[in-house]
Amino acid sequence: MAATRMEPNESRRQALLRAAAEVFFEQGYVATSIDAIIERAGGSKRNIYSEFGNKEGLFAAIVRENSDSALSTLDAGDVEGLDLRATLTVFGRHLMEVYMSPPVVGIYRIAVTEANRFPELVKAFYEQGPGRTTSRLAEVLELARARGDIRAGNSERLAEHFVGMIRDNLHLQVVLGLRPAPSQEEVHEAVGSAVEVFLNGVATPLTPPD
Amino acid sequence: MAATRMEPNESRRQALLRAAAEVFFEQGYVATSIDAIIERAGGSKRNIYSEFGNKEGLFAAIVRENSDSALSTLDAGDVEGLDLRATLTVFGRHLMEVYMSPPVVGIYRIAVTEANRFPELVKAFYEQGPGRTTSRLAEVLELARARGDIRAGNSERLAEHFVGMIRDNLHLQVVLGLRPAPSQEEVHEAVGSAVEVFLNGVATPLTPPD
DNA sequence: CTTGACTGGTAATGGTCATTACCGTACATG
DNA sequence: CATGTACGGTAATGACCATTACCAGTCAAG
Repeated sequence: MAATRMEPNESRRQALLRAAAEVFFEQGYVATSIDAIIERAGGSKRNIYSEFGNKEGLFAAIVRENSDSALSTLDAGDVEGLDLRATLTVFGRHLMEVYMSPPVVGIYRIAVTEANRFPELVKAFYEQGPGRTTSRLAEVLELARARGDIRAGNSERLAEHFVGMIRDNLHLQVVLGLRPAPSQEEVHEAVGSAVEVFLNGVATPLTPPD
Repeated sequence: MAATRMEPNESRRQALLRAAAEVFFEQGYVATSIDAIIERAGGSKRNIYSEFGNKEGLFAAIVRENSDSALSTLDAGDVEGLDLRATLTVFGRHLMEVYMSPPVVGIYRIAVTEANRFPELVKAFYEQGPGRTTSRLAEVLELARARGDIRAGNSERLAEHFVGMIRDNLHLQVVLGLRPAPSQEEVHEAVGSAVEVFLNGVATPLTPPD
């Protein structure tokens, strides 16, 4: 029915990972059956067991892959030479789009659920994803502070505030399946508003403190 | 072993709900077995089936109970007569403490996971919890705007920004089991910083816009 | 004491699932 | 053409689980 033979294994592996990710993200770890994955990927269960060992190994491969591919930080080059407002806007839009994308929503859901079952994986997800992103933003804010664009403060904490505004109720609603991912216009609106509040919030005061 | 007889049923019902909530929140819906619940609650499976019908009914009862008891909004009286800074501080601390509390973390986890399986329940959770809280804050901001304390803007969206800052990476880390709930001091620090940024962010400008 | 509503304990039923085992086939190289 | 390797399909094995059934004790009213 499907292609009868493929390259040694890399593309089959990818097909398995893609199909498995879909099912895991939809149903959760426990409710996902190997049969359901095979139904989507084609082939036979032996593929999964010879490539990933068992269900847990397959799951781990998915989490690792999606953690760093989808949640990677913005490249330094992307914000090179931009002022703080533009940097935050680019950063915020990118972040919101990533957080709302189906694979990241899927990973996010399953990380929250399986925190007890797979603590190591969840730690890796956080550090490579949200943690790294926030640190990256903190560096940007640190530079801005050094230039005098914003007033002194704990850059790490300020970065968390900004990231929190990006991952607000809109994100929660998407994660809960209560509404679809926002359009590009909605993203621009929400991020614009957040940038505005944040910039004013951290700006150097017009009047010196008493 | 346990008490041999109790009042008609109310306290037994509560005991079942409490034990079931623990297991559901730890293991997730699918992985929770009725036997595991009975092991914690004592008694026999017949109790559960005669009181809640089936596993789904028990789960629904838990979600409903915890959605409105734990995530209820702040009473209007609690912020009566306070200025905006104090109001936001009280509001923010209360919100963060609630969001970090074990039952709400549990409900949050399971809502995220079971969004596909129980859409109605999840909708009710959101509306009674985060949704209502945010609307309540939006009303507060609307009043402040009318008094000229803050500049014009979409109050609903501003409220989302604030709530987002309260539910930032700290919350995510707790939900993911990567760190324990923050101490009261940590809550005060984080909320204080968020209030500061937010207040400056939405303040009426010292210089009129050009 | 008798009866009945309720409860605990335990087993039966029917279903699902992870994991492994088998069987036959297609392909690639010799 | 011969043969080994990897594959698809399907079934076997052993475990777990929701739900129901069955049995026996306990309490309270008559």
